[in-house]
Amino acid sequence: MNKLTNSELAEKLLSERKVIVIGGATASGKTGLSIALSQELPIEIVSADSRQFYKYMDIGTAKPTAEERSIVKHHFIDNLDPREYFSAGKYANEARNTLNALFEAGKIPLIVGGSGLYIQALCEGFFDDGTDDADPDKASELMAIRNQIELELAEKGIETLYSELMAIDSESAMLYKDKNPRRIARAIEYYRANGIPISRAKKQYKVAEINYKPAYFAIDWQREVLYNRINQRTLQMWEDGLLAETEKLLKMGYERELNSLNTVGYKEVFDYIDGKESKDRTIELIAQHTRNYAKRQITWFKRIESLKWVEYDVVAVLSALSE
RNA sequence: ACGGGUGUAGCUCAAUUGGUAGAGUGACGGUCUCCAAAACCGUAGGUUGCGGGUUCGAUUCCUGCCGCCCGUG
Repeated sequence: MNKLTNSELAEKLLSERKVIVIGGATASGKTGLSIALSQELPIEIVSADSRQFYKYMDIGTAKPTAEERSIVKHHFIDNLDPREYFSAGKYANEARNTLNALFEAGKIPLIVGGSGLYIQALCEGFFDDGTDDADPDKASELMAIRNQIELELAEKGIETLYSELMAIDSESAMLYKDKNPRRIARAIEYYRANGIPISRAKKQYKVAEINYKPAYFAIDWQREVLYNRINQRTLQMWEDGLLAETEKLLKMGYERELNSLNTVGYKEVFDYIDGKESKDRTIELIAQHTRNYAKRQITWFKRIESLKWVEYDVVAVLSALSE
């Protein structure tokens, strides 16, 4: 096989409008690998991590350090206030502009993150029904509907909501046989906001045009090794001041109920602050919940056909890209 | 050492008057097109500490041993 030089490879990737994606489990070394890659190719990093968007949440989300961020330009880190509403769709719309700008500047976008849905939204696209999610009026209307449904759920229970969904959108109802309240609420919410079943919208509307091609990678570890890394990192987080960071967030007035703070690490520390759990137990729980999360991430990425599981090794990624 | 208690799934516990064991949690697997580090669903784990006895049948009753806990020495 004839290997390409890095500059040849870069040229090829740019002309093909390839975006490199590094997904996979938390603590698998995505940050390290992406920075190593940036030493080889003209890259800028586009984060796809639904919690690293938020300011002030540094230790708990294992954000790249300031030093790491000074090596390569990172997008979509610290771009949100913890109170701001965000979603996979909004992310995709915004990040898409970033990708285009990067290509124009001759940079290869490197998407790095563990939020599978966000990566999917960006790289595969959601159906586009034409609503402008940047419109604040639309947003507050949606929130009102969502709150209303949440209320109904609390009062009437999931069975009632499920029957309602069955009546307005049986196709979605069949899809959510597990009666996941979130999914059911979302389907009902879509119907109330737009007047058509979401299952129909999915078919009726095309995805926004995507003029780039993802090359998916994820870092593969034996489960036991990954779990050790997670346990280790959890310990490190605590030593690095996770408690102080959490207290600071509360002092700044951010409520625990915020979606941004419904996050492994912070949740458990809240209980510690309340005296519900000991320090050791808190660390144990964070590690455990992180392991559970990692498992869900792996499940998600497994279903991406074209994804290559690679070792923590830049050369492996480069040679895979050269093919 | 003596008295009392206890020993059931990896962990915490449950099992009506004796009818060959359940739940939570964890583990494992999965779902999910816009709250996704979220929210859900499923599966597998137990010769009920060990031995003996009573009984058609014992986690449940009797007994010996072992371990643990509490109290008294």
